[in-house]
Amino acid sequence: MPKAPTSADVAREAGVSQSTVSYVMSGKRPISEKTRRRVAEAIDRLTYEPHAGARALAGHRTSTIAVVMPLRQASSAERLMIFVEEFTYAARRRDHDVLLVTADEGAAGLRRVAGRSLCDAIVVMEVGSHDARVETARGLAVPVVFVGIPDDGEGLDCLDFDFEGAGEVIVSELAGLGHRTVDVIGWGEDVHAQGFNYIPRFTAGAERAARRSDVRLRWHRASTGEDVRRAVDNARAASGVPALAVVTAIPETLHALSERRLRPGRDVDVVALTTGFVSEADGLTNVSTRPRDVSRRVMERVFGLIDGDLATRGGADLVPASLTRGGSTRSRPADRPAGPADNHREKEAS
Amino acid sequence: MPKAPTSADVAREAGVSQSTVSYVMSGKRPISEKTRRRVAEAIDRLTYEPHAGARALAGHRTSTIAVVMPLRQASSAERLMIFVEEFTYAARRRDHDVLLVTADEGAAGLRRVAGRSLCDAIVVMEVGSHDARVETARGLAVPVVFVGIPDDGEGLDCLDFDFEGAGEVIVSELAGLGHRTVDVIGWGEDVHAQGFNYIPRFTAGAERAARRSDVRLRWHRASTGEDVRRAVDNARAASGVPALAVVTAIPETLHALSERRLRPGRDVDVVALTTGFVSEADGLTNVSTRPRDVSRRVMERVFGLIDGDLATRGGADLVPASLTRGGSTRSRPADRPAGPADNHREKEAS
DNA sequence: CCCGATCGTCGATGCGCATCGATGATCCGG
DNA sequence: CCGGATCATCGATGCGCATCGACGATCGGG
Repeated sequence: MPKAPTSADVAREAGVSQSTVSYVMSGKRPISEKTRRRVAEAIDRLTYEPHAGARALAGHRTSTIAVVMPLRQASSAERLMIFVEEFTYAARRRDHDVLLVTADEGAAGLRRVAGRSLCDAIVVMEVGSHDARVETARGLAVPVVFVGIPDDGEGLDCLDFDFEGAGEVIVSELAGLGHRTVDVIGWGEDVHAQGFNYIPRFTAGAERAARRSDVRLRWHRASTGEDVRRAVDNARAASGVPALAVVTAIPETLHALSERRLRPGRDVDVVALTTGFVSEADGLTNVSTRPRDVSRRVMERVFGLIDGDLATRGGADLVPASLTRGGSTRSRPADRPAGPADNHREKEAS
Repeated sequence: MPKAPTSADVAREAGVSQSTVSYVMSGKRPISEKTRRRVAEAIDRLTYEPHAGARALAGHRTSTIAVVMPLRQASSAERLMIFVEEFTYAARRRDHDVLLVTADEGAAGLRRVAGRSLCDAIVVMEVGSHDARVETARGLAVPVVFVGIPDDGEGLDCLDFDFEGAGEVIVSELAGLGHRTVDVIGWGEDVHAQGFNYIPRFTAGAERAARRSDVRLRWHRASTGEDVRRAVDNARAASGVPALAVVTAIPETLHALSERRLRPGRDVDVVALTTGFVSEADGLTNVSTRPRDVSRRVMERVFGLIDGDLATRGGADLVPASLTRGGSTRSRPADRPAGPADNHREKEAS
């Protein structure tokens, strides 16, 4: 195992001083073309890579973004993977890396990675409505971006999909189809127990739309396939075509409907809240939570803060909810009395 | 934003020298109980955390494990999350962190994180049968553990679930139920295209068992629900009770069977290769790929290498495949002519 | 009661890099 | 043809920590 070359080795190889090598790499001082080339060649020849620790020590930046993730109790593994993926790629585009931190380190985890100078910024996913990490973040030396809108997040950098708008759009759509009762297949008790902030936000939006449209909502908390089946049976008990707002367990719900010979878009109206994977492909009428858009904007915010763009700092930011019509709802009586399925038209949240 | 305290600050606060603080933290030299307490209190009072970069620079260790993950084309997001979860917890238990690296950086990614001294070890997931990273790993200054068994991995640290054994066990089980033809719902073309090493290994095991038991295998590469349906129809075309080895798309397969009113364990025998999530709960007869066991052993290996346990180094290591009988296969004629369902008995791979 | 052996602590040094001030070289306008 | 400005480069310094050698204090055996 040969010792890794240092910038001093490169300097010797190129016949310049170590500081010149440093300036070639950072571009923070003008360097003649000739010197630049010589240094670049030396770097190649030695396959030099700068020592990250030394860089962090001398340069006061780590080129690392810490991401705090709820690994044990993910509401959706696929959704989480999309976030991780987008975060990592965005980081790499700026020559940064991603450090993984588990949510169960809690506030102490934030203090640790910040205190040890392990990162230049922290992203906290799945923040709760009342979250100890919010307060901790205020006192940290590195910027923190929250995915989610905590109740006491005044002045913090928060960013999320507009779950409240999604609740409104979904219920409004079903109301517009003439339904007076909507059954919501909602997050299970286990997810509720986590206190995720998006649940009350979605609920508030849905309830507001329900009041406005004089619709009754029936909430079902579904964790297992059994829960889903029960909820579906419950929805079917009422007379007429049932209306389902499916917020979780989409495959299970479709399965339950299929078992009962209920065809979405004919015998039942289904609008889903999707993570951007499953159901758009299946042509469901749905509102996507747009994980890619959210994560992209999170990283824009992160690098804005790192770069010190003061314009970037503070406040909550929402990615708007929009509905995509698919085959799981009947044509809207008002819109087009007897037209073909009008896929993929979008309707923004109010 | 107050400047972060350094070990020198702690030393001053405690009335000792900086080096004493360092020895208190590392325990590498005897320290009197009195001094230790004074220093510990000073650390608390200042909420001191050591600077990771400085530590890496002076101590030649980073307390970081790099994990290379195939984010874009995960065969299963859930399976991947389990690995990430186990890796992270194992790392934290040893006061290490996890750095995420995307697989599409390829061999260059390994060189980067090793060259920059970003980590003490690298874990590479989903290694291919012929993988450029294998050769690269040999020249690296940090140990690399591969999850998967590449063809040219001689002497490298490889570790994986025994997919070959799984292929054998699954086919043998179905053969033992009297089947002469087995339909395999296998990984889709997209997964094949990645060249993952586990596919040929599983295939080899299945084929060997098929030859031994004089069974004919029909392979179906299923990416979409449509592919699955076609495969199921194909399996049904033959006379008698069909036999299905389901290696991917388990929910889709179950759905397709349900649509066709084929009840697993009665009208069709189903044995699944599961990722440890879905199907055990559903009581399928299955072989689990044991992601938790695999990742645990990976991290044992990683820290063995970091600690310099020479006993740990080199060679491939397989987590054995075992079958768990569930309700998706009929009782075995030879075993018990007319007994109750014999759940949860295990059968090891040969 | 003295001497060698721990034991506990300190000061000095260097890890590899970024950055600052300084210096020599080159340029241009008057 | 000279002086100030610009350009390219160098040397020195310090970031915060781990580690090594040194040294005073304390202890036990003779």
